[in-house]
Amino acid sequence: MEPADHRVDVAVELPKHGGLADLLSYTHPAAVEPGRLVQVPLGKRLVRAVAWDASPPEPHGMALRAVASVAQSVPPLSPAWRRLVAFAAAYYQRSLGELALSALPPRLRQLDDTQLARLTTKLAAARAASATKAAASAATGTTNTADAPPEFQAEASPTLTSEQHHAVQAILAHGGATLLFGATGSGKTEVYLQAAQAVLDRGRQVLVLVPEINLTPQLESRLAARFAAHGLTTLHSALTPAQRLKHWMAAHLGHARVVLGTRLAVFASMPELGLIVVDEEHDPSFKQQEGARYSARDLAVYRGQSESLPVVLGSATPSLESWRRAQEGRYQRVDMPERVGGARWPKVRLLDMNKIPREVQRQHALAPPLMDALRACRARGEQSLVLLNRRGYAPVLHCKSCAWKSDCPHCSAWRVFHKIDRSLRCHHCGLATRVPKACPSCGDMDIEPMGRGTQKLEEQLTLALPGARIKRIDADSVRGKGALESSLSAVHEGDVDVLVGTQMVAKGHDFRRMGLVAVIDADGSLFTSDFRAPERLFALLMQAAGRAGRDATLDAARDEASELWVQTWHPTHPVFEALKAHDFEAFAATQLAQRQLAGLPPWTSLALLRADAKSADVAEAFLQAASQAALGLPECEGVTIYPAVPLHVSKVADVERMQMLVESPSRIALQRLLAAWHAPLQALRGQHKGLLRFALDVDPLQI
DNA sequence: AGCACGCCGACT
DNA sequence: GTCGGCGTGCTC
Repeated sequence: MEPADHRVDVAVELPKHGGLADLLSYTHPAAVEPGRLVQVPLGKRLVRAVAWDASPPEPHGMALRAVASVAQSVPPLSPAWRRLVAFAAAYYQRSLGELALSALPPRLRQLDDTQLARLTTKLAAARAASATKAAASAATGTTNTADAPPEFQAEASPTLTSEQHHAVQAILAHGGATLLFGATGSGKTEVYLQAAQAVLDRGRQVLVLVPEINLTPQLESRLAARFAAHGLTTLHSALTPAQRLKHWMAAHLGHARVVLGTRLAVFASMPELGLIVVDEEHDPSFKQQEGARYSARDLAVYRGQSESLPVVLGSATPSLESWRRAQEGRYQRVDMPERVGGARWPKVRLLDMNKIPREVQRQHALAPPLMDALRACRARGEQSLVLLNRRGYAPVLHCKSCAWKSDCPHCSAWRVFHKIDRSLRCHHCGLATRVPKACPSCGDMDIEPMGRGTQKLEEQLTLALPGARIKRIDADSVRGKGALESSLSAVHEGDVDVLVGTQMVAKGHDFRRMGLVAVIDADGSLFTSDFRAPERLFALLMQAAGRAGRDATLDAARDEASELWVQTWHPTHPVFEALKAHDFEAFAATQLAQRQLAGLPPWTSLALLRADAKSADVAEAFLQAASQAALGLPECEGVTIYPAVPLHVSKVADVERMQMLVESPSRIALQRLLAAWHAPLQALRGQHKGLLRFALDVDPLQI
């Protein structure tokens, strides 16, 4: 390094590795501000990197290479952004560079500095043009006329109820995280909007996180209507690479004042951020399931703390983690029990399937009393919704004369029968073949479907309700572009009598006028090893109930409540008691008590070490060795490591999968072990032939 | 993660 | 004789 040169530490996209520090050092003739985007040579490649805060020099004998270029046209990423990324990298046990680079739009990594400069110039020009237009339109008083650009026809804010007003005040006054506990239809969205408005008025930006953007078109259109004049942009994985870069840059340059996005948007660079909203905070979609397995909800709370700004976590069925934190006083809790417009809670009907004869069950997806209710609903001219969380026609085929079942040769799972194209499809590895004419094992012609999916349900309902207009919405029926939208609008237009669907219809879509909602096969998961199953079922049922909530202003003439039917084999389970009383608090109390007894979150912290290998033996041996390595560390104090177990679907595409649970009552103790464990784990990698990969999942959702 | 180098099997 | 399989090692 020439004496005149400056040392620059940068984060590059490399996996966390024993022999490599988090930051690599380069030289540059001038000082480079931390947060600047740079390009550096790495081996034979030229890679995108982010200049970082200098770390103490580490002697490694080698001459440092020079930074290739500094993107002067893009403002540096802020210290707050770098804190967020550094925290996430440390907490989820990934390299700083991997997190930093994956938090940026992919296209940004590919463009060189000239291309970036061209883009920022273009964006600045577009911005200036629209500002001029706005000024001109304001001067001539053309705002709100037909020829004014749509972004200047902002919707007016409605008057808040006193409950909503209190919520907005509490959120803004508190400064920390607020758990906004409000039933479906209680007007949480309006609270978000008015809190956002207040923050925008102070010249700050607002970040709104939602579970899945395509499931919440209503929130997007309300935000667009209200805040178009402020510059609203979206950030999610369905954007094209060019859109994603443009939207990201709009937030980074401060042009967009409101960003609506999915979990990846928690890393959006927003230099003047003043508020974060996490809608449906309990939703599992906020947890990334591959790579850096971060929880966008938890990172949003960290970000709020780190930048001293209010964070709103909204839900009608909060996660028990958030509920507990509110109990501890770490979050402020604001309740909104009232349903705006006097909408009433549906009547809940539990159908005990143990009392339905086997033969009747086999022939009819819906038990006779539910079928009668469905017919009555239709006779009243009302729509109904039947939820079954299993797509395809039947989950498995079987041969009546031998024991053959339609298993997948590459996975430990059945192949699902899809009647439409008479295929057998593995939902795990994608293998699809024609249904065999005869049993592949014994040659018998008598193979038949067992169980039922949405396709069969649709077929049975079509037979049982002649003349009814039945529509199915699931991942198979909405595969094409725009298919979901057109199906949904058919429902909204009243062109559908009975809607059949999987969970994807229960989430997000606001069908306010369903006379009847039925949940079939809801409790399949209740007695599995998944300790969060009751919590998820409760959320699903509450959401389903919300779909049946009728708008009193629209149905003032009708006095009867709508109905929520649940077919269950476990009618005495507390989840149903709580549902009938629509009492989340009681449900949360019983669940929290059970979790405490069982030593589960939120009373303990968990991490999962997963191993993929060519054989189960190799995966198990690796995990066993990893366990031994951990037990030898002083940091293992206060941490329990459980034996390795196969995943629920243990083999997928010929890869055997095992996992090992690591638990501690102290999050800090668990973090300390995970940090110390990293090097020994890397060292073990090479000693297990046939091991394909391993990964740590911190705060896993499914165990 | 890339991208090298390196050392053993079937092919234009 | 080479093309190419993926094991091992390195990247400031």
